[in-house]
Amino acid sequence: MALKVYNTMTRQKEEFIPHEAGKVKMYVCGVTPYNHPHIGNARPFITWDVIKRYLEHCRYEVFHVQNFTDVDDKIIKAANTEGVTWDVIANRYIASYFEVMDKLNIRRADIYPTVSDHMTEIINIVEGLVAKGYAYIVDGDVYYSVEKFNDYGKLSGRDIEDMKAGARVDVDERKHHPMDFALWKSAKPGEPAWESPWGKGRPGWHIECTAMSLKYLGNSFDFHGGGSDLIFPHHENEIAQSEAFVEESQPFVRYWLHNGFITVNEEKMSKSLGNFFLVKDILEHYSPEVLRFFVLSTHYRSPLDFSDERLSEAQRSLERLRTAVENVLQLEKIPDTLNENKADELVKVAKQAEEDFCKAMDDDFNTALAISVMFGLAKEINVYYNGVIAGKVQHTTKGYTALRETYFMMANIIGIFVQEQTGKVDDSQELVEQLMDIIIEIRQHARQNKDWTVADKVRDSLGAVGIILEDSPQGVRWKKR
RNA sequence: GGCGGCAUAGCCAAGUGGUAAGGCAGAGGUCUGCAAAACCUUUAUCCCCAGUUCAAAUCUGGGUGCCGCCUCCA
Repeated sequence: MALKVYNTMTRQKEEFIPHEAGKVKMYVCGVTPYNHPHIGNARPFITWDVIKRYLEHCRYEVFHVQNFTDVDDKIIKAANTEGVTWDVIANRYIASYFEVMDKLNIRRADIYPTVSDHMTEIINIVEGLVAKGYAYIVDGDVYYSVEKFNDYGKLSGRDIEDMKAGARVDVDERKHHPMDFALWKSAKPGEPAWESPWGKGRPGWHIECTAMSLKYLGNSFDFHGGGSDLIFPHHENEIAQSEAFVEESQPFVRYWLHNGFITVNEEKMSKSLGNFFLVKDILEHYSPEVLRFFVLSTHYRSPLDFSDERLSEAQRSLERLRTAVENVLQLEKIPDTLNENKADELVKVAKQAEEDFCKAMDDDFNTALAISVMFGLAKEINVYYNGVIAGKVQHTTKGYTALRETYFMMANIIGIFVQEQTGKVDDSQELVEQLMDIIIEIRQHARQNKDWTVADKVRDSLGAVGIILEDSPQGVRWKKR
């Protein structure tokens, strides 16, 4: 079964064939660091993190580049408001970006290039575009001439003439065409500026991604991703710049992947609308795992409506999957009966689940379907666990190992249950666990004496602070709500 | 106005020709000191109309509603 991806360029699913066998080169549009990340920002990075994990599971060697647009109007504005330099703002929110994304278990890209570190490359490309006749200079500004690039509009399905008629922006009379865009902007007072052949200034919005992707990934690479609002004009312009500059027959990017938006009350969540939720605020109420799971429970191209109800639903769903993790870990302690038939049966179940999971992921990274396969395997694990505990089913190490490894393989691609697998806890967690052991032991004495009043009081009181006790023949389990 | 997308149970959500996955919530049951968890059972003909087909949630045409992009935006 081959991996298929939905390519925005062709508007259909295509079989994925890497530029270079066994390797995947991907560029994910990063953030402009002028505020803490909101959950709309988080969606593409969670999505691409899973894509990368899956590609690696499929034994691809992945090289992942993600930029920070650290020279930008919004950053300059924020800096002026606070009376600090632009780099203070950029560095602060880059740090915030990493803090939040690390919590969400998003693995780091191989490189995070910034605009400010790539002025030379950017200027070289702008110069090249001018020399090749794709760009023109007006009063220290450099504009890209969209009419010079034959394929302009191919990604977003737009026609230059239509856009001329429907242009909603105030038309700058100095531009040859209303859709021409700035490659280089001349410096205005109070703005950071860099030396260039056209005088002091700074890059336009789109050129940095061209410069940095070409530099790190070559003239034609596999994936370029980001939110669907970037299709036009950002990615359209990137194509125009890059393909005009490189002048090769092969495409700048082989597969364009765009994620849908997170909405609030069915409306797009965005900084400009002001209806956004910061990830760090959400994490005060829900674990990073829940947020991740919530995002992945819908296909990445579909819109995803955000609300407290949806999150708490995701939390309950995730608990169900977690119970299976606990059960499968319990099984490890049980003696092996060496029943070959049972072992073969379980191995078969695990194999089928793996196949189904990969089939779902192969279909344009259908995490929603893949997660449903996890639920199916969780049920198999629970049924097996219950049977073994009740003494009705033969336990086999070989069979249980297949279940466990398959389940954890899935969890690792989705990016959940890290702690359960490593067993790592920090000091405060360890203390809590020790305290819980003491409380549970005392309560068990009460239960043995059939002192239900005390036993129930302990359970109810713990419940009031969000700790749930579960009694079972194998002992007592507890978890945080 | 141009371009694109979506419409599946109370809610969320998979499903591109073969008779509707999964989760949450609800109901009944098993287990339990009681609970919880788990397990079992149970809850839909897929926005409307017309067409193609032996067969359509899935294809075509028409409608209705919603959303996104076209301006900074993940």
